Amino acid sequence: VVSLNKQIQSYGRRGLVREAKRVFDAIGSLRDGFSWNFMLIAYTRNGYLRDAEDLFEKMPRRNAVAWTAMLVAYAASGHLDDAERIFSEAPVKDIPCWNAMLSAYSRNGRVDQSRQVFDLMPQHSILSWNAILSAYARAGHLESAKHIFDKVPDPDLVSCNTIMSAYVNAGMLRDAKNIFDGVAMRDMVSWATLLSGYTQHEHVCQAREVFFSEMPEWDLVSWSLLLLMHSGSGKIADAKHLFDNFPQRDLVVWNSLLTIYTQNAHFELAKLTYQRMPEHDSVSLTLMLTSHLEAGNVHEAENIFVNMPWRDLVCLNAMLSGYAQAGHVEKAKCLFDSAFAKNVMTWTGMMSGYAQNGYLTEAKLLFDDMPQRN
RNA sequence: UCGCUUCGUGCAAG
Repeated sequence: VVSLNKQIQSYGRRGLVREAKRVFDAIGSLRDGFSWNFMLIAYTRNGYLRDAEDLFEKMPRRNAVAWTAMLVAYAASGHLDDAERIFSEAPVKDIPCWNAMLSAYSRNGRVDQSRQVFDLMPQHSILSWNAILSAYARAGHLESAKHIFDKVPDPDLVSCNTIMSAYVNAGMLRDAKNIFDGVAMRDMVSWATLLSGYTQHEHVCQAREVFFSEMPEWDLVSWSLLLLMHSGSGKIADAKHLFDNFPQRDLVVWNSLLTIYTQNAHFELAKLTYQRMPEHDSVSLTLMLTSHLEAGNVHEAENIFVNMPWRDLVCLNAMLSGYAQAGHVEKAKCLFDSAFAKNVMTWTGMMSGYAQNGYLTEAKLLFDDMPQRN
């Protein structure tokens, strides 16, 4: 059973969910707690939220690992309410579980609540420190991030990479570079963080210098960063040339090309890319939906949206704004009312939809109803 | 034998 469990784990990690399930079923009644957990994680890691929920319900026993895996799955898909519910229902909350709740808030834009969790938890591991550091980095609170970084008991490479990304997000590339230079054992994340500073802020020469002359090796992350650098300047042909010469392309690389076409309003190229790519995920669907909206094809966008196999909050927000901008305020409102979740983007999209179409009273009423206003 | 932290892709306004 132990070796079959390891097979489930291995299939899950490689994205082969059906194969994992086949092994899980084959074990039958000999299944132990590990079998259930590995199957659950195979689902959660690959975005099979519904299957994960079903399995979680059927589990004969649930330990802290299962509760935490479920919590992370909800948080990653924007279901913050469900993540909170799982956390409060979990009978045993160990440090990883607290860490997961902390990150759940930060991933969903709630830094203050991340901090509350950090202050409430019984102990801190290095992962807790890195998680709160990352929460501030993501939120753009550079001073708080620096303050935390100075208090981390034993900063590791992840801590250094995270404070670096805090500087990058704040546009302070000299400081990011200083941290980078002070790190002895850099990994590919350190290199990617530095490179992303230059590409995001369109320091083209420095980006090329790092990429072509300094990096020890290239991976999918560095390729896609370089590719996206061409989006802001609209150098479509250069981007396509790079893309054609990549040794490997994963879904993110394909989506990055689609992003460039979408952001530069090349509808036909976007459509062609979309048709040619080997698979689609929520990001691809949202990009194609956005391309259709830009081209004025509201019905095509709608078609993608209603046929989506999963719920996705970002995609819902894109559709909502699309309706609003096309003047379909009533459809936007309908989508808003029936939304499976709402975040700041959902509320903002609906409000600006009202405002742009002259419904100022409704916009104000909605503003007053908005929770977590800041 | 399992879960939690850092890097690349999508949504409003700017």
